Amino acid sequence: MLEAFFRKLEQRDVLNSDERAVLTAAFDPVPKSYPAGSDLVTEGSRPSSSTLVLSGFTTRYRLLEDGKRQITAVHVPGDFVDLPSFLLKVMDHAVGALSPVTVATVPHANLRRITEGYPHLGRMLWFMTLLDSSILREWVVGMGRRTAPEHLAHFICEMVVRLRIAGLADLSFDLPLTQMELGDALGLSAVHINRTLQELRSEHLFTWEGQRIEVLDWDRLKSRARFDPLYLHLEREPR
Amino acid sequence: MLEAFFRKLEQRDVLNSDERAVLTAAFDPVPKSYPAGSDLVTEGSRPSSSTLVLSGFTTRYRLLEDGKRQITAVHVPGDFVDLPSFLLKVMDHAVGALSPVTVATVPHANLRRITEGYPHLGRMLWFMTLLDSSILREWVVGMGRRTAPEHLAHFICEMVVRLRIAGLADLSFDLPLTQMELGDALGLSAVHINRTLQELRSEHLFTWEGQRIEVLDWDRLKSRARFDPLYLHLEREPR
DNA sequence: CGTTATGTTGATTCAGATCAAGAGCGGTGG
DNA sequence: CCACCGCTCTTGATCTGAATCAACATAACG
Repeated sequence: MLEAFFRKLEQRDVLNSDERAVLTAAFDPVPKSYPAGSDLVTEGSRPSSSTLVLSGFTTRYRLLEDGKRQITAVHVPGDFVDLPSFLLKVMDHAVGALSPVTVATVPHANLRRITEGYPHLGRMLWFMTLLDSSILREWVVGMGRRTAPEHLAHFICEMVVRLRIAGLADLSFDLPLTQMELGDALGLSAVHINRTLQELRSEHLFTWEGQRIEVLDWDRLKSRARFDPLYLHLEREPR
Repeated sequence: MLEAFFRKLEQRDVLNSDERAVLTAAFDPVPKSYPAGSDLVTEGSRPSSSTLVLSGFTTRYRLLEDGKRQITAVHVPGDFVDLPSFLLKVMDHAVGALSPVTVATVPHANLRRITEGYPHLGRMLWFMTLLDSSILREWVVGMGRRTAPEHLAHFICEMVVRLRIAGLADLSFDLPLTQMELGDALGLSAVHINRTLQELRSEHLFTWEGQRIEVLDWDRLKSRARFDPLYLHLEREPR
């Protein structure tokens, strides 16, 4: 059930079997499911447990008064969607399902017990939230200082690497994002996403049909995006 | 020495005198100073201690190959500049001094001991990093979906609140950022910052002379920015 | 005091938004 | 089973916010 999560942890640090057992036991035994488009967590709520994605894709987003939306994260299997709520108490953004998803929940009380009895695990959970902010920083760089094609190419590079860690992609993978959602993530209009996508496709960097992406030339895609995976902190995998 | 830091913590949670003592003891006894413009931490380095701002302003930034710069955070007294390096190991960005600064350092080994012996303190440190990412999320929203004047006004609102917590501002305060640096923070050009600043000044929302800002109409500034401080998680202070 | 950073202004260009309309398609209910 | 409705994708035309380029003023500074 937690394979993708363990893969993600083990990409960065050693996890002994005791710790695996403690983590596994901390989760509620029965997974939950949500349909595409539904909200797992709403802005302003005060969750009493945190949620880990087992399958499917979710997104953090904020809605502005004028109806505009900004997506601040896309989560894949193995990612926590709302670990911050363990300490931040009130959700300052919502989390929605981009596809049908199944998730596992951990009561905050159990997380607290982990930080008290298993400091190393506590640090690993802390690490997961730091990784999220590292990714967020890279998004800021993309929004502020990269052109639309670079930014979009960068996003795809990131998804390739993250999905590879989750064991879900090599150079071909499903990405259940509409062009509108992609625009909301990259801070661009859907129309411009459409044209930028065409530009990159015409450079034969990847194909994107339906929800399926196939990377045709990983090296050229990386250099088009000026992608440097340092910020993903894959310590145990040589760059 | 650590007043601003304690104020920041106590804005969100209770800290007993034991914990205060433990924290104080964890820091190296003698503060360091850096001149404006110098780097406290460089990209690619592996710090063995983390740094807390005592006085002055610092910034996280990334330099791109083409010379563009993106600032991803501005830190004020009481903020950690590189707490993530405790767990992320390799710095994926640099930290520079925006003004002359004094800082206190904590060896990572001491932080580790805190997470092992004082889980509540460990969670408070974790909390600090979550607050950083919450702020970062708001920056993403600003860059993606707010207009330049809104974004800039929002930034000023944020600084007012954060400096107030640090005990350094009411509605008048120093902000040692050049227009170029502001541009690098908001993802705009210096020229456009200049014009946007003039626009907001002409609305009599604030004055900005030299490095001194004075907010003239806090309510109108907030509504101009559509500023909602929820993301700053001032749990113990009623909104 | 020259010298270098910073702020200001104007002219021009350009990336990306907005507006509008049609095409494909997938689901739903009569 | 098919007509219809609502998304999503696509395309073209136009507009605009912000970048860029260039010059100069002013302030800070060794």
